Amino acid sequence: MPTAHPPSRTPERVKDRPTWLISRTFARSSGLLAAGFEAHGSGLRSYHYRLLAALEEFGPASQADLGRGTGIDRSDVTAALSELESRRLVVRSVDPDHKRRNVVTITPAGVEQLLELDGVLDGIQEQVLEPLTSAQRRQFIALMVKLLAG
Amino acid sequence: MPTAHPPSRTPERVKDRPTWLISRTFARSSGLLAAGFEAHGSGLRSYHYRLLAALEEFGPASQADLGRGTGIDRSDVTAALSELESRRLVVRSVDPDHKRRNVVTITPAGVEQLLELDGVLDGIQEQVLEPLTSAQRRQFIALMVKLLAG
DNA sequence: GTCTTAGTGTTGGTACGACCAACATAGCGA
DNA sequence: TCGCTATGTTGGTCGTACCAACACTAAGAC
Repeated sequence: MPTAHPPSRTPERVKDRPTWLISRTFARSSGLLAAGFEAHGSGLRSYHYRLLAALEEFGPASQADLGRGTGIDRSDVTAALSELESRRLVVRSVDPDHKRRNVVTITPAGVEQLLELDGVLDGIQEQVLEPLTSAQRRQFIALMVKLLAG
Repeated sequence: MPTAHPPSRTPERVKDRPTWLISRTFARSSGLLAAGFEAHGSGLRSYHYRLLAALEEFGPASQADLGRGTGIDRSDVTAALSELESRRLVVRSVDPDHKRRNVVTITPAGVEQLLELDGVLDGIQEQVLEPLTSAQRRQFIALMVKLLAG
């Protein structure tokens, strides 16, 4: 998790390379994210948020589907769901017509937690984009969307 | 190192959040970076490149200064330098008027390796920005610079 | 000239995200 | 029925970013 500790004198050949700027931007973003989760995240991390969000939006799903949907590896889904389950934010039950499969459902407490995290996340967006004007923010977002669509 | 495996159906509340776009952009960038280093990087990683670049540009330095300059932790500097030294890309020698301090110097072979990596890196920049027009690339870079300056 | 404090390199940890391999077992198509 | 694929789980690995503690040196306070 790249956070604080920025380099003090970045070499020329590194300084303006997009890959470098992207990784610094990510460092900034994920530092703020980590700080926010630390302070108001109830000990949850990004995997948990992504899983809760997917469950809330797409409804109950098998772990394999969750993994594919969120881009999280099956094994990591298992681990993260166990944590969510022990916090009663999520329920696992065996799919009746597919005994090998678990159906994962978000609980009311899970939805509540998700909404709380939403608020935290929104505050962080503000912090991350703080140096940009709102026109620049829109531009920046649009450029990333285009970059990722290609 | 986030690489491939993109999510197939990203939840709404996640999809357009800048922190998410930034992390996806970083995933894309660092995936391409990892692939490039894998293919043509002689087994070196980004820490090695950053250290070689700092040494070439700022001249011989102590490990502590290298750490501060590059933003790499002292302990990681030690490890990365040991690898660079075993490849004879770098030389460590005790500072005569400061026996606790090592003076690290890049070797000619190190400079050569650095130039080679420069080429690899340049190719990767192209790949990363490929979906954008050149005007958009300039804009994107400028926005990140502004974001990081703030 | 001691005594304390700050700085240096090193070892050995931790966290987190992102992977991979192997396994038992369930379901399905040929 | 036989094999193949899919599922959940366990137990790893790797890279980046950190932290704590240690031995030791240098420099400043007194």
